Amino acid sequence: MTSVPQHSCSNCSMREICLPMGVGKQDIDRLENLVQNSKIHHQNDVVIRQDDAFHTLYAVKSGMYKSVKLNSDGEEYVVGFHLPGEIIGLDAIYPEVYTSSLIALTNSVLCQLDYEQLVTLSASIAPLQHQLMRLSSKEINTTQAFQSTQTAEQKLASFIHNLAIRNEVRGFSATELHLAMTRQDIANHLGMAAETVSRLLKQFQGRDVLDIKHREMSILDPAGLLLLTGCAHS
Amino acid sequence: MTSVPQHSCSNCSMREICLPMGVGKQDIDRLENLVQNSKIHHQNDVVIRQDDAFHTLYAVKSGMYKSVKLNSDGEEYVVGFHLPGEIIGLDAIYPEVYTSSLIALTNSVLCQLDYEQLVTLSASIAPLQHQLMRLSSKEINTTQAFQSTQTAEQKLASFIHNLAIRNEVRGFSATELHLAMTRQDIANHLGMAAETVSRLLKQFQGRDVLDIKHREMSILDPAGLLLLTGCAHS
DNA sequence: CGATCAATTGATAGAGGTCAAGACGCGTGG
DNA sequence: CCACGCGTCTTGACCTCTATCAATTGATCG
Repeated sequence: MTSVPQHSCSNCSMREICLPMGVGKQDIDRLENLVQNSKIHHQNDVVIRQDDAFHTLYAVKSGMYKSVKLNSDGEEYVVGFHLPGEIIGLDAIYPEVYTSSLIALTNSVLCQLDYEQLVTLSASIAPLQHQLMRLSSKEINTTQAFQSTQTAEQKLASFIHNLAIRNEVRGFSATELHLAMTRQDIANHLGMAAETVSRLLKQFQGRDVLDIKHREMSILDPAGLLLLTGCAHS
Repeated sequence: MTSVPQHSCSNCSMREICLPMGVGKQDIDRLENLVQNSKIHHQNDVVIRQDDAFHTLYAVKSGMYKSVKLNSDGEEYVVGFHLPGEIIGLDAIYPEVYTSSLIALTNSVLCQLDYEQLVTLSASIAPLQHQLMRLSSKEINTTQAFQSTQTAEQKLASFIHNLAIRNEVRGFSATELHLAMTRQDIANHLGMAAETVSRLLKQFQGRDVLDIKHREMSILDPAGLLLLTGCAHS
């Protein structure tokens, strides 16, 4: 893990979906001053440890991270995966400790923001305050989106579709995905066995919905994939 | 559904867990002015319709509500249940429409807050701003708490335990619960069949963990219930 | 006091978990 | 450049949990 000089929000390709969204030119430098040195991580680096005191929010600049929660039995649960432009740590505000550990899935970069400073600043920059609330709200939605009596097939299809959409929003391909996580991570996240993920992916290939080689996925039939999800997602 | 004169936050028994938490005496009347007429609902009243434009947040004053999401196939999913002091609608900020319908499970009362006014006010009352973020953060936690490979038994035990804790925090009994919702609602919320809920409740009774008559539940062995959850919850 | 909805109980079947073995890919070092 | 070893992924066989279907009982309300 290495610290590098401050990056600027104004030059960041994620500024339109990240915290600066809606913040005017005259205010964006006040936000930039708040962004501390970015940190470069390598695969499997542990960035946040669960139960550590919360002081800073993180924004993904590049790469991919996963959040992992350990329960009292030592079993772990993969809460989710984080793409560029996403804010990490909003769930830690209430308990004042991080509720999960954060691990880099590939070479990645994070921006750091002191939470107290950010809240203080947002009181005088209305668009920043709104964006903070919007991002929190979005987080509530994404976490409550799944659940219900879905089959394993629907869950996995929804997961892939969701990844594709998030990729597209970020200006990446909506059909060519690199899976930085293991099958086991996906399975755990969706609450199923890794074997089931493997079998279903093979099945999706057989129906020409997608093509997978190792960690590289091509979505051949986006409409077919949407059908497999069982319902339209946002 | 009836409108009644404004209720005051300062006299409300939920002020220490609801929005006013931490707000000083001199500021609390500014918050009260923002609270519009409370609304009284009866069982099965539909308060919010999914996809309606979002403008106001709600706070439960008394009773119980459920949030229900309809997907494109017409299947419904019970997102959650709302107790006094809880804020409803935070998930609607980002999409700017309500993402689920809100239905009263019993005779209940709601406070209404205009979201734009609340945000504006919070910019000049730091404790209010903090509480808004805290409540959003809490919501993220509760929605992401479940999931993972839990058995039906663990899920149901966790649900009951969670209800008991929330009851206790509100100054109600931690062992005597009134279930305002149907078994089907519980089952749907937990992603299982109503028959499974029925069978498990009977099983919990057989092990003397709890006692149920109709909708009235007594938790006889809180420690035993916690064991059934499979892990310690907050 | 029937009518209706909620809850229980039993029987059956299937989705998916678990266990076990093997294949594949990748990095390391000889 | 190839061989080895480790971790990931795949594939198969089996079995369990829980959904589903169906029938009955119980509660609530006009």
